[in-house]
Amino acid sequence: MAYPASLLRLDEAFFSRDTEEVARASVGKILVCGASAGRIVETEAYLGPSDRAAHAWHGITPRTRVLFGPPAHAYVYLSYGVHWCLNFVCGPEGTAGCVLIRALEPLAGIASMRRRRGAGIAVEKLTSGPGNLTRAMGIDLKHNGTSLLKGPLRVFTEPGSPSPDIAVTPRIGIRHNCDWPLRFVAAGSPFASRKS
DNA sequence: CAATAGATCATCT
DNA sequence: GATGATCTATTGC
Repeated sequence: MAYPASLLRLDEAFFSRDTEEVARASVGKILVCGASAGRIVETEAYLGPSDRAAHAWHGITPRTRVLFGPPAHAYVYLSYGVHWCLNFVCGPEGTAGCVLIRALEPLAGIASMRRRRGAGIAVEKLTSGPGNLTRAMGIDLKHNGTSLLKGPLRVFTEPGSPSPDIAVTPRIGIRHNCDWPLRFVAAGSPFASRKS
């Protein structure tokens, strides 16, 4: 198993930067949930109330409260009544920036991922797409609002690993501001939800 | 192979 | 009661 030996947990400073910067820097980082882990290969930035495509556009509601809260927390919501989607809350407390995790490269716990997604699913498809990766990792509403520093979900970096080439494209699957280039993909990764 | 309809529910109006 | 930051199956070239 190509599970990197020495990992460094990201701290709050990583997440309290500009949303766009966090989205870009998150590509290549490693998400761990229980026994499963994967390298992040695709993210999208959602900026806050000024971003019509963001949930925060509606202002503070019981659901989006965590978006406006302190950084380094997980925001999990149900999409289309079917799929859970995972976000990192970032920017200083009071801002509503967040980073949607869209695709992972499975590193560990692949057997459990298959158990949750179904046997016979190709590795490249196990965690390709925001709904797919949460199902594979077993992420749902109970992770909403948990800390990325001390909760069940953690994010690590691999010291010494080169930063990947990153392609920037418009965001996917939204109806407003579809042309804003806020999607970050590890260039050429077969694990991304679409070709770059 | 490309296009599209349907699933399904937490949250908001 | 309407609405999606989606995915999959199915239909039609």
